[in-house]
Amino acid sequence: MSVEIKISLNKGLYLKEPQDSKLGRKMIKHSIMLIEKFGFEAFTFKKLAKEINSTEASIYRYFENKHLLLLFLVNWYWEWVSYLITMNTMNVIDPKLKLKIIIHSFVAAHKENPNVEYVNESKLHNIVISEGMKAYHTKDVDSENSKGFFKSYKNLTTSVSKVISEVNPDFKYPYALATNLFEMSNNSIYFAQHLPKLTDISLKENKVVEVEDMLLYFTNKLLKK
Amino acid sequence: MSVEIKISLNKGLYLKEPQDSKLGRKMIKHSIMLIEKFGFEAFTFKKLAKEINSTEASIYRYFENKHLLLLFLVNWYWEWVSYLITMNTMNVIDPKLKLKIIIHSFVAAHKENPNVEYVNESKLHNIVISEGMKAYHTKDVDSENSKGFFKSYKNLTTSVSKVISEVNPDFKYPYALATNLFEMSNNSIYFAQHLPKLTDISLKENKVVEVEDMLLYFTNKLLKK
DNA sequence: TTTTTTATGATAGTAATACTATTATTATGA
DNA sequence: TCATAATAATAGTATTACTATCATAAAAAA
Repeated sequence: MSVEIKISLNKGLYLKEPQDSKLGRKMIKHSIMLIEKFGFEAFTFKKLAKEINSTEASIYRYFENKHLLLLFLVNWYWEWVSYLITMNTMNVIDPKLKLKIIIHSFVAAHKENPNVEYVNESKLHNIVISEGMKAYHTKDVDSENSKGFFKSYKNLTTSVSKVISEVNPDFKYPYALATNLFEMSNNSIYFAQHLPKLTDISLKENKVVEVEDMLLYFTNKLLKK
Repeated sequence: MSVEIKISLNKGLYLKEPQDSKLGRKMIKHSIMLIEKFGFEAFTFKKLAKEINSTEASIYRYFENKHLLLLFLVNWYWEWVSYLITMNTMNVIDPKLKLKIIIHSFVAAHKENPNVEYVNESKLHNIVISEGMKAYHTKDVDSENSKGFFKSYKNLTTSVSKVISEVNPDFKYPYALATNLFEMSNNSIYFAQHLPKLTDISLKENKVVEVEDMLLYFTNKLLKK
């Protein structure tokens, strides 16, 4: 008995909606596992096919190529975080508190329910942290952007920027701050894990709490009137 | 008659120092041009070989693979920015002014002299903006980090963090801010060019000036006592 | 200057990747 | 049950990311 949520994404991201079939959901599930484990570069449709006892050809019927699959996953994550924020800030009036909840969602989204059977949110978050930016750092950004492939990210940061403006209507850079909160959140976790000299976060035991505190500190100071 | 600077990098980044031979310098020069033009994914040693009238085999004698070549270029950039900052902040006592110069170096490094014949700094900056993060978002980060392949980046951010601490010794996150200034600078330029909805920067005529103002605004507010 | 060493070029070859195409088989649902 | 759609099985191609070998040219040492 679980809450049923289906996240619907831009139709251009897939050839055939993977969430609507058993095989498609297996593709999502195991691509997340493989990409998280071996990294996006080492990930191939052949390996995924083997993992799910299917064939390359079948996967190509769902996704144009592995880049579009990554975009699909990352979009799913953006939509999911948006959904979480909407749920968790519902009925919350104080914009400062809303922002606090948003920041918590950025660093600890994977701890939240409800969870979808075919998506391991924690692993997906790791993918977003390690590989996420590759989704929009390609020579095709402009054409993909015009097809609306980054709509979910824009919606997410736009809604965050609105809360920022609620907290301080005079703040000149609500969009940049919103985007930066998301990026900095992911970067800080990544750096703490792999390049600790680039951050002040230790990330031993109390993991992401430090990142959360930092983002909160930054935000409060920046939005102070 | 130009100032001769040779940036020396971690020896593990190359098999044979490309800056020491005519052919090697051609590799640097034309890899920058090709990567900037077609993107890192589409870049191959075969194409580079054709471009410089050499062979794949010869390139492989200099660089282990294209990822290491990218790392070489990005390291070169980090070292070069460090060098610029050192030069431009020499004899500057006021830490706030130092930080201002640092921020200017981050957004407008490519406008600076002295320039090296085989490196188009402007194009290299574009590569760092568009592809830079791919240099440290791989499954090999940890092993590459242990070989010192990110030393230049760490040195750069460490020196910036010191200035930050000079401005405000009580600020708790000097490293994170230093790193974030660099990353945000590049991201903002990238977003303004490709995903303008993610930023407040317009980037029409007066280009990077807006980014510079924003980073300065953020920094001042964050470091205010 | 001749010899030796080193750098580069020319060429070939291999395993893996990123696909496309075709045909057979199995579900599903009208 | 028949038709339609989904998947599997298989094969094939161009490109990528290399490695290996040998010839030749250029630079350094003798």
